[in-house]
Amino acid sequence: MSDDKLLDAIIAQTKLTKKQTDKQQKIVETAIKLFAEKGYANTSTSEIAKAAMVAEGTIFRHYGTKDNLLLSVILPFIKDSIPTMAEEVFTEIMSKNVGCFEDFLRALLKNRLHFINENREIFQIVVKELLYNDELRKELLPFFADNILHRITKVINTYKDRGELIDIPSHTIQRMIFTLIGGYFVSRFVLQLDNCDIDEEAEIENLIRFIMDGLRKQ
Amino acid sequence: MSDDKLLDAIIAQTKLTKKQTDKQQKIVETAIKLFAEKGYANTSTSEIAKAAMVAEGTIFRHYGTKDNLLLSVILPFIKDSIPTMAEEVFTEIMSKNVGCFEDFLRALLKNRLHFINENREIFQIVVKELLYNDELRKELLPFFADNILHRITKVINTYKDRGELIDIPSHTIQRMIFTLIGGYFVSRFVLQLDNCDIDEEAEIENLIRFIMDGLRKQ
Amino acid sequence: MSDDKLLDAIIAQTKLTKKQTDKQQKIVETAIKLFAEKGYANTSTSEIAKAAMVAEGTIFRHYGTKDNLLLSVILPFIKDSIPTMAEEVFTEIMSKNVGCFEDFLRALLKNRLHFINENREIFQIVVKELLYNDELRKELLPFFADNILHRITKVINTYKDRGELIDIPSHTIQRMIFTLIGGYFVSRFVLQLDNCDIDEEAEIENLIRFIMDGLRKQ
Amino acid sequence: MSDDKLLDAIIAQTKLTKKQTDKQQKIVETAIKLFAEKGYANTSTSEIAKAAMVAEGTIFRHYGTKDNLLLSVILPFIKDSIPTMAEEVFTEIMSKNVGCFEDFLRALLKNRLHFINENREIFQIVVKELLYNDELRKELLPFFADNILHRITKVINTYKDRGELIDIPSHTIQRMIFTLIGGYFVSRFVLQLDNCDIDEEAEIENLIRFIMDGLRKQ
DNA sequence: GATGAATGAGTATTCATTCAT
DNA sequence: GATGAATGAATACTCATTCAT
Repeated sequence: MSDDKLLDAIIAQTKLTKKQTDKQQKIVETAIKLFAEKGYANTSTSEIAKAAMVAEGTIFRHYGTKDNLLLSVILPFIKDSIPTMAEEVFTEIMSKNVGCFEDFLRALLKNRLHFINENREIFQIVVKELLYNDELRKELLPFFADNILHRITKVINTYKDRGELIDIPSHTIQRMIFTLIGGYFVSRFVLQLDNCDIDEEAEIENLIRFIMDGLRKQ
Repeated sequence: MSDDKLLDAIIAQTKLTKKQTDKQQKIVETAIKLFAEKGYANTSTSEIAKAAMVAEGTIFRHYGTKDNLLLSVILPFIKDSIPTMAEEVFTEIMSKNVGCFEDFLRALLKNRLHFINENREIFQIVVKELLYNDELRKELLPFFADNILHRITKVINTYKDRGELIDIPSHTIQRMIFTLIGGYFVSRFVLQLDNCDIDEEAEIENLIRFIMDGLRKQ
Repeated sequence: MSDDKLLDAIIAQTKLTKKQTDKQQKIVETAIKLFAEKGYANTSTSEIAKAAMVAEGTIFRHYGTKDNLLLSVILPFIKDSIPTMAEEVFTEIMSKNVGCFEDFLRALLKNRLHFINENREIFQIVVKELLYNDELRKELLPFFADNILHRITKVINTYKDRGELIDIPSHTIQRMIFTLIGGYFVSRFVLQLDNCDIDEEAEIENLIRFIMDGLRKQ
Repeated sequence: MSDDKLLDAIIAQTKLTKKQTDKQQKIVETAIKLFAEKGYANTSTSEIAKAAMVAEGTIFRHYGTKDNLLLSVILPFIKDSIPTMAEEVFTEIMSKNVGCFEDFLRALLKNRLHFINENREIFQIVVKELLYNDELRKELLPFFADNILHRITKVINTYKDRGELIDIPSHTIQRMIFTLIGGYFVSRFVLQLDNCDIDEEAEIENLIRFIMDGLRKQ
C-alpha cells in the first residue's frame, strides 16, 4: 500500500519516544507555532532556532533535516487522528448499536471538533502543507483515504441498510459529508473567517440539520 | 475598507492593459504553470525565466518584484471572478425572475464550474496562496466576503422571502453552501482526488440534491 | 569506455568557450592558486570569492557547484595533456623515424617538463586530487591509461622490435618509466623538495642515463 | 631542526603508551580505516564515533582534537618506519659486509614491502596527507630526509667506494632510487592500479634489474 | 572514563533583485 | 525592451569542540 512509508515512520517514531530534551520540546513547540503561522516553506530553521532560544545546530542534531522536523511535528497528530477516530469513535458509537445516523454524526463531529480544537496549530500546518507540499500530499492523502474514508463508508452502508439514508452512492455521500465537515474545520481553524462570537452549539446543530435533511430518506 | 489596495491594484492593472509584449505573455503563462504546479514559494524567478526562455532581468523589468508577478497572475482572475459573478450571473438569473432556488444553484454551479475549469491553474494558485500567504489572505478574503458572499446573502434572502428555504440565519446558509461548493472545487481541481471518470452531470445533480433537500422547507 | 563522462565534459567545455567574463577569469585564477596551495577540500568558496574580490554568488552563477569549478580548472589541463602528448610529441618524434629510444625519452621528458612547468599549479591540483578524491581518480585514471600509457606502450614496442630495449614486458617497462618520470615531476613540482639551485639540464641527463643504463658501473 | 616537534611528539607518545582503553583501541582502528578510505579532511569525527560505536565526546576526551587523532594514528607508523629501517635493516645488512649493492637493494625492498603491506592503510593516510596537508608535510618531509635519505646516502657512498656504482652525485642516485621504489609503493598501495594478479617476486626482480642496469639491451 | 546534548562558526548553494550595456 | 552578469543576504545543513552529568 502507498502508506507504508508513513506508517513505518509513525511506528519508528513511537518507538523513539525516549526522553525528549527540554530543548527538543522547545524546538517542536516553536516549530509548530511558526509553521502554523507562516507555513513550512516560509519558516527558516534559523528563525526557529532564534525563537526557541536554541543554537541552530541543536535542531539538526535532533531532527537531521527540516523535512524531518516537519514530520516530527505532524506525525503524532496523524497518529492520533486515525486510530482514535477509527477505534474510539467508530467502534464505540457503532458498538452501542443504538442511535440513528444523526447521533453518529453528532458524536463524530463533536469528537473531531474537540481534537482539532486542542491541536489547531498542527491542524493548520497539515492543511496548508497538504495543499502546498506535493510529497506530503502524495503520502498523506492515500493514508487518510485508506483509514478514515474507508470506515466512514462502512458506517454509511450500515445506516443505508437500515433505510435511514437516501440512495446515492456511499462514496458520494461520504465525500459530501467529508467536504462539509472538513470545510467547516478549515474555514474555522485555518482561514479563521469567524466572527469570534459564534454559538458553537447552534452551529453544529445547523450543520447536522443541513446534512441530515439532505440525506434522510423521506 | 481593507480591500482598497487590491481594488486599486486591479484598477491600475486594468488601465495598464496596453500592449503586452510577447515576452510578457510568455512570462505570465509560464509563471501560472509553475506557481500552480509547485507553489509560489517553491518557484524561483530564475526557473520561470528559464522555462519562459527569457532573461531573468526581463521579468523584473516588467513586474518589478516576484510578489508583483504573483499579483499580475492572480488579479485578472480575481477581477473576472467577482464582477462576472456579480453582474452577469446574479443579475441575469435573478432578473429573469423565473426559477426556483434550485435553478439558481444549478446556474451558479455550472457557471463557476465552467469558469474555474478554464482557469484551473490560477484557481490552484489562488487557493494554495490563500492558505499559505498571510498578506494575500488578508487582502483577498475580505474582498471575497464583501463582493460575493454579500450578494449570495441577498439572493438567499429573496428565496427565503418566497418561502423556499428553511429558517436558518442567511449567513449560515450561505456559508454552508459556499463550503460545500468551494470544497467540491478544491477537492476536484486542487487536490485532484478524483477517479478521473466522473460523471460530471450526475455529480452536480447529487450535489444540488444534497443541498436542496437539506434546505428546502417542507 | 569509462572515460566517456570525462570526454563529454571536455567536449562540452570546449564548445562553451564563449567569452569569459573578467570576474570568471579572476575566479578561475584564484581557485587555481588556492586549490594548489591548500587542496580542494580545504578551500572554501567564500575564501575564493574573497580572494578573487567577487561576490560568492558570482562563483555559483558561473560554475554552479564547487565540484564544477574544480572541473573547470582541471579539464583544460587534461585536455591539453593528452592530445598534445599524443599527437604532437609522439607522432612528431616517431614520424621523424630517426633517433634512438634515448632521443625519444629526451624529447618526451623535455616536452612534458615544459608543459608542467607552465602549469605547475594545476599539476599540483591534479596530483593532489588524484590521491584524495575518489570520484576524480575513478574518472581520470582510466582516461590517462587509455590515452597516454597506451601510446607509450606502442612506442616501446617499436623500439623493442628494433632490438634497442631489454626483454621485459612492455607494460612493466612503461610503468617503470612512468613512475620514474612522474615521480620526478611530483617530487619537484608538488612536494618541492628541491634545493632550488638545480642544474636542470644535468638532472635530465642523469635521469635519462639512469633509465637507459641503470646504476651499475660497467 | 624542524623535526623537533615531531620527535617530541613521538617521544611523548611513546611514554604515554600506558594502558589504552578498549574504546581508545577501537577509535584508532576505526580512524585508520576511515582516514585511509576517504581522507582525513573528508572524515568527520561523528562518523568515526558512530563507526567505532563510541560517543563523540570520548574521542575528544582521549585525543583532544581531530588533528591530534591523526597524529596518534600516524606517529607509531613513522616511529616504526625510521628507526627500524635505520637500525635493523641498514646496520644488519651492512654489518654482514657481504653482498653487492643489488643484494642490499633487494633486502631493502623486501623489508619495506613487508612493512608497508602490513600497514597499508596507514601508508595510504601518510601519503595522502603528505600531499594534502601543508602542516604535516612541513614536519614529516625534513624528518624523513634527515633520517632515511641520510643513511641511504651513506650506503650508496660505501658501494660507490667499492666501485660498484656509476659516478653520479650520491644524492641524485638516492633520489632516483627513492622515487622509483616510492612510486612503486604508491601506485600499488595507494592508487591501486594493479591487475590483482601480479607476480610479486617477478616484479621486484624487474624493478631491481631496472635500477641496476636500465632498459638498454646490451 | 564515558556519555551525548549543546554549541556556533562555517559550508555550499539559492535567490530576488540591480544595473550597465 | 531585453539582456545577463553581478550581488549579498539568506538557507539548510555540517562539524569540531565543550561540558555537565
